[in-house]
Amino acid sequence: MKYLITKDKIEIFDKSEFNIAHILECGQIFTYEKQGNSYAVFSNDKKAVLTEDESKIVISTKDTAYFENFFDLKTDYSLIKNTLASKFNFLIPMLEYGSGIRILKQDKLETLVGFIISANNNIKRIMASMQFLREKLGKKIEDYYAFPTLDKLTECDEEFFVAAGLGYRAKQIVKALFATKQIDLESLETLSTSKLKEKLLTICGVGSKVADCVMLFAYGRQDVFPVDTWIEKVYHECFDSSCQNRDVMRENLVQKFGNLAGYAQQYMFYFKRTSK
DNA sequence: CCCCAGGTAGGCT
DNA sequence: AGCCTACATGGG
Repeated sequence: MKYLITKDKIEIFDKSEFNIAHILECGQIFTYEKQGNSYAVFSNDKKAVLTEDESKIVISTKDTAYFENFFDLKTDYSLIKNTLASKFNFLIPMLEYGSGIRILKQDKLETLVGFIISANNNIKRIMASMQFLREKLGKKIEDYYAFPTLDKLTECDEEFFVAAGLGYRAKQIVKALFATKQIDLESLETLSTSKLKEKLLTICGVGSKVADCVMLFAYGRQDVFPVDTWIEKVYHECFDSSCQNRDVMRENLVQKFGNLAGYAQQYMFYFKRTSK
């Protein structure tokens, strides 16, 4: 993909490889705002504004190197899509529907918190809770708030998280944050996928699906396949209408898609959740 | 009133 | 090990 980095912006000239709305609205990130024709994206303490015209996408930010990695600009998505399309014909309409999706490389703590909140919840409410945490606990930077630090988050009690709209997850998040302090999320980067998952599963509020999402969206592991209520619907339509066990579904899907599982999952999820 | 939303923890066999 | 169910909250 052709792009150009200057001091305060990244310009992307291949619009078929980068669709702003698809990337942000495909359910992988809960910390962005649509502002008219542009989108503001927040990651940890950083911000980028995305706009487009006839010929290019522009990512405006002070942290160009960070967002080059964040938006996974060095990965060739046309190659991934071609490989998936040739092996799995049934994916072709979904690959076209979600054209320009890229899997983001997000902040680990922010992703963990977001997906613990996501359990049995809907995306609109998850985004509102994440925004609440930023505004109440985050450092103010120019016209936005950073995501709160782990130290700041662990100062809060259950009651605070209920006010943030977490409902019954408030109790879990207090435990999870305390556990996260002992673990150090950054230090897990070098673990194998299975060891990493094992570690993440020890955190309260983190089950198999949340662990898979954190690994896919924050640790850059593509050999995982998060199975949620939407993927379950696709599975019933495309593979086995009688299977009710998500562990079985996940194992079959990882087996089937291998190291492209994470990409396949995201196209399937986005298609099922938003089309028609 | 019901069911659903990017499920999980805890209790039961 | 596997099944069952309660769980806060807001929207359809």
